Amino acid sequence: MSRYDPSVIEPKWQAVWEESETFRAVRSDDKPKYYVLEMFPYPSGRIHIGHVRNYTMGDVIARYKLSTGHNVLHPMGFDAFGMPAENAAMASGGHPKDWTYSNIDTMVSQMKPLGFGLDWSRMFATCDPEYYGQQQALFLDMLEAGLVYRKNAVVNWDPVDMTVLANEQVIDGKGWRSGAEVERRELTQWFFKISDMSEELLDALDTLDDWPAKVKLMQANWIGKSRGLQFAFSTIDAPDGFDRIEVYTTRPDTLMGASFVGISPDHPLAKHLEKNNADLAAFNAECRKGGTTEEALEKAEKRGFDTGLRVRHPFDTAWELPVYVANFILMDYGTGAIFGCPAHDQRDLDFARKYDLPTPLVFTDLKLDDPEGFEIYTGGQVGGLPVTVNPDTGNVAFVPGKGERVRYLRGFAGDEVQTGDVAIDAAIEFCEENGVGHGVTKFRLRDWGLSRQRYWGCPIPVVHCDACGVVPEKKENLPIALPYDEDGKAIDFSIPGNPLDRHPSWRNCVCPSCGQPAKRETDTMDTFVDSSWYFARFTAPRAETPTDMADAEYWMNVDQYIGGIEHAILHLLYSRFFARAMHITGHLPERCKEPFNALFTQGMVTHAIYKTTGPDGRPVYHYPEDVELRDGKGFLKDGTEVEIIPSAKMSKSKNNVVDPVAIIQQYGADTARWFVLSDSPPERDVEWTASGAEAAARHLGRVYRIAAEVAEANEAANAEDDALLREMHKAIHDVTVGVESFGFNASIARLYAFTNALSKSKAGSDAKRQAAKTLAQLMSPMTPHLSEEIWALLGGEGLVANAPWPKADEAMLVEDTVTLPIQVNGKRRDEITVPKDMDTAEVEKLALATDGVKRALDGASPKKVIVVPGRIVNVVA
RNA sequence: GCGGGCGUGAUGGAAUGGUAGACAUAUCGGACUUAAAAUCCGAAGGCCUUGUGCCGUGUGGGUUCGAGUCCCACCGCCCGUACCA
Repeated sequence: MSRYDPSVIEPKWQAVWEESETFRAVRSDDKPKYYVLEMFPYPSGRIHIGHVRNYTMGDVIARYKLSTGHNVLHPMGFDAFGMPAENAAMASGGHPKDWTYSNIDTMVSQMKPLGFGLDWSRMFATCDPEYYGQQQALFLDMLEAGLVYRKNAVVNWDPVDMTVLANEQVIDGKGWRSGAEVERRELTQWFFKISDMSEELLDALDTLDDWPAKVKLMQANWIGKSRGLQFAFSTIDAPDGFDRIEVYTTRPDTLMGASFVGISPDHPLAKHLEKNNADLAAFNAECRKGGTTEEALEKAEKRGFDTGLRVRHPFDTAWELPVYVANFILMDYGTGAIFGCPAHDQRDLDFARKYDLPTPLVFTDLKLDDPEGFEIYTGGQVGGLPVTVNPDTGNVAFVPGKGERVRYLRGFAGDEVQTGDVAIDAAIEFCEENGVGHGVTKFRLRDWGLSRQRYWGCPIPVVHCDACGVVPEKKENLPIALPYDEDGKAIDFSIPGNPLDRHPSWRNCVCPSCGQPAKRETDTMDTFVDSSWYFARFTAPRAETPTDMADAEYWMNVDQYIGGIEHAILHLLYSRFFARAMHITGHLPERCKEPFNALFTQGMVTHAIYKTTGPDGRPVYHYPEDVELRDGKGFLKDGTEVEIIPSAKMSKSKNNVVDPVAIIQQYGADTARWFVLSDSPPERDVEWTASGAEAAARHLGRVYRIAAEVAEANEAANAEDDALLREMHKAIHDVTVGVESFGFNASIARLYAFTNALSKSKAGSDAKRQAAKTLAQLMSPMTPHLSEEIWALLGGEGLVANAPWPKADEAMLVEDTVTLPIQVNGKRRDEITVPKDMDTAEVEKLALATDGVKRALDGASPKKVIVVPGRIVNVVA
């Protein structure tokens, strides 16, 4: 009997699949189509175990759908532009293009042995000029359709390296290479008008029935629809042109709790005032230091600068409020100005405490029955309102949910006790009636800035002409390709900044409009653009236009999209925007506006990070294989102890990536595939541990051995056959349910149980062969090579990959009797085995007669008996 | 800071509100073997007063005949936070 040897059978079956073009996707009307797509990888250099997990999940779906009679499209490509290629060139010479394509070659050669059922003929990388040229065409169409525009936006600026930094390159507010304190600087940038579609992108979430609720919720919160009041404070003795300060608030019901007005350091008024106020100029400059991330801004210490200006409260002209410049107010949100209500906003309260501002109360907790007598009102009056909050919790603002009922001490309309929601509506109505402002719906979603001041990206195909201004490039001149060298001399990537800017000749071009000499745009596109339409390109990857409508019509939508939860917001939202933009520009049918019918977000494979601090004070990350673990502590070979950061996302820059190639070489692809699917539920993060792969390999060897024995067995049919076949049908049912619901770990657990049943069964050879063939089929999406081998061994017809998926016989699934646990007061005391459809009253009688129940009741009579048919009996004593 | 999620034996995890720990890993015992590996069989949440006992799903409350599951609060960890991909 031959031994299970994956190194022989895996290449053999891969060759057969390739030869017979099993996974080639060809349009055909005689079968329903199915498009399954996993988020394509960045070519970081080597595949890691997270890739194996992600693509194996997609492959299980693809192979399952193939065997259920679908015409399957399952493509693969590379998201190939981005910073790591430039960083590699900066660190060790070479060229981003060479680095990227060499990585792609390596990763393809690592992926092919895994036996994925992919249509490799459709492969592309986003850095192929054939791809990004079409992206440039798409950009021009979007520009023409009014979906693209230019405006100023802030970037991280490294004042030493004189370059723009990505957020990732800003560490604790300092440039990663120079160590200089980063500044926020304004630059003219290209933008997609995604905010125009806020309402639609929000509303359409309701149609995405097969998306995880959490992703839809995250997107909804990100888009952030809010209804509020926009109004203006009139200023007192302000400079010309600043007689009003426009403010937007989502809590107009707290307007009577206003304590100060805050404006952004980038607000026009702040910029005007700083001209004649050196202290304010210094304060504003200080505020502009540090990174641009929302997190950095929110966590920064809240600081303000009293401009000395005052404004009048709209409802009490005698009530004056000071105007502060405050570092936590962003020009990008709302109007760049707020009013502070410290009593009911924690951030405002912190600010008010710091600058000794009053905290007027607007409403109180209903739990305070006697507000008049409570000492919280002992702080005096401002604008006719009590001032201090509860001294016991004087530094905690009272911030109830909008749906919570509170007692308004002075609202604008209606009942004194009402919910925030009702009060907000009433406040807006009242303000509108009194001419103080108007209700406005705003979205948090900002336009998508796509400009990047970097080399390794898709060039933005426009030209700057002295005479004509900004002019779109002509489509016949596409692709505008990246220059590989500087007119024969290697591009120097060791200098920070954008090589396109200092290239001797690439920028020079003629104006597409007037024909005079002009300069190319040197900004390249955000790599999110590349990944926002690749799924559509896969339907016709060699088309001379971004898409081919007939192919898009046939293959779109993506029926099942699979990828990491880390993409829940940006990538998926941008793709939804692009699908709409592609419809508007005639590149996708209208029904593709939501391009992903079903989404599955798989968990990440995490691994500890091992960190030490280098001589320059910067972190140094060590590979897992360089670290020895003893008693929960990690040591390098030279004995240095390393800091262990547990369970972090695998990231090349943190050196905590696990390479699956060794596992594949040692145990084979099927073991790796089986292993990454077993145990952990697909949606959950899994901490990688090296042990376990061997056990998976042992199991596959066992399956092969059992199948080989069955193939040679020769025993007559007997009474055991029925039990084995019942097990088989249950396995078919459970494994199918598992595969269809992304319960791959559950399917695998069921396959273990079925294998054990087959192994122990004394059934006849025919029944066993049928069971073993079914086992091979049920395993085939996960372990396709082993399954083909067993299928052939047992005389299966054709390839198991093409064999129709087995169907469970309903009649074989039902048992005649059922064992019911009997509880007394929720604790299990006994059990009874009864016919499955026994009458409830009969079950109750039997349950009460059991020893366990009698003992527990101790002669007392039960108060109540609950019988859940087929499930449980609970006796309430 | 804000938004979202997760938390169950030594370990990965299972469980439409209905017997908590399926299935597996590691461990221990047995068979086979000169021996080991492989293989096969079996044990196994904790506690003690060993009763058909009590306690057990991050912590504390609540709803329910019944809670790992639903609700509230808290703790810890993870993801995202618009220039990492």
